[in-house]
Amino acid sequence: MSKQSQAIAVLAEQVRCCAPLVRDPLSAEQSVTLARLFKALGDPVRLRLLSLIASHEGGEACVCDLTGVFNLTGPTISHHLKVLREAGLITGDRRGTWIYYRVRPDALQRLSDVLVPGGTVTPAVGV
Amino acid sequence: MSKQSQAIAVLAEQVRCCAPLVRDPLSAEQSVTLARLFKALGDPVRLRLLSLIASHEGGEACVCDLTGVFNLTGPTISHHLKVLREAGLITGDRRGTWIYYRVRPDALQRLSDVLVPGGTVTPAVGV
DNA sequence: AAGCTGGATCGACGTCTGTCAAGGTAGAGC
DNA sequence: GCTCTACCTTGACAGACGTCGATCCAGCTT
Repeated sequence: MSKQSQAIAVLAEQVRCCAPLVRDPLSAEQSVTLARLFKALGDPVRLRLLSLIASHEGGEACVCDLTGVFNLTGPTISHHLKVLREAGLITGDRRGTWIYYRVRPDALQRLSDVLVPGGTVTPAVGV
Repeated sequence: MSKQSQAIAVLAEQVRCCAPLVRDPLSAEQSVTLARLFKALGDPVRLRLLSLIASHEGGEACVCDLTGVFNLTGPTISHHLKVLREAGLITGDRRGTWIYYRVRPDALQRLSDVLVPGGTVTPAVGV
C-alpha cells in the first residue's frame, strides 16, 4: 500500500492529461499509458473481481470473499489482483490477517471520460 | 460492412444489458463480453488508430491515412483494424479504391457508462 | 486484357499472458 | 517458540498475441 501504491498511483494519474479519445489524436506515450489500463480491464476474471469488490458491502472485499466465486486457485486470483493494483485501479491494505481491496473510483472515472467526446473536464472525484 | 458487420454488431450491442461495473457484480457471460471489448482497447496501436479515425476530418479515415503514422507494416495495421472491427468499435466501407473507417460512438458510450456508477441509463447516441 | 495500387489474408516467428503446483511471508492463537 | 490460516511469490508450461514477409483480391487505368 505505502511505497508501492504511491509509485503505482502515478500510472492512473497520467490519464488525467488525456483529452477524449475521439477529439484529438493520442500521442504515442498517452496511448501506451492508456492501453496498459484497458489491458488490465481486458480479462473476464479481472472485470468480475473489480465489480465484486466495488459492489461488496462497504465498497471493500478481502481475498477470501473473492476466491470462492471462481474455479481458480489462490495464486491465480492473487495474480489478477496484482495486475489491477499495478494499474492503479484498486488498492489493498492489510488489516490483521486479512487484506482488504477497494476500487479507485477516480481511475475508472478518468477512463470513462476518455471514451466519450464530452469528457474533457474530469469531475475530479475525490481521491 | 454487410454480412460480417451485422453479425459483429451483436457483440457491442450485448454491452447494453450491463449495469455499471461498480453497482452490481458482473455475471460470467457479461464479463466475457465486456472483456473482449476492453481487450481490443488494450493495445497502444489500436488506441491511436481509434483516435486517429475519430479525430480525422469527417470522422472517417482510409487506411492510407493511418499507415504512415506508425512504423508498422500494412498487414499489421490491417490486423489491428480487424480486431477493432470485430469488436464492433469501428466500421469500414469501401468506396472505390479506398476503404474508409469510422468509429461507432454508441459502442464507446456504452463502455464508458459501464465504468461509472451513474451510467445505468444509456443516453442512446444515434447509430 | 494486362498492369498497377490499396488493402486483406495466410503462415510463421518470438514474446507475452493466464494458469497451476510448490514454496515463502505475515499475523493470530496456543 | 510452534503451528495454523490468509495471502503472496516463484518457476514452469500451454495458449494467445503482435509482428512481418509472401500472397491474394478488388477496383482503377491504360
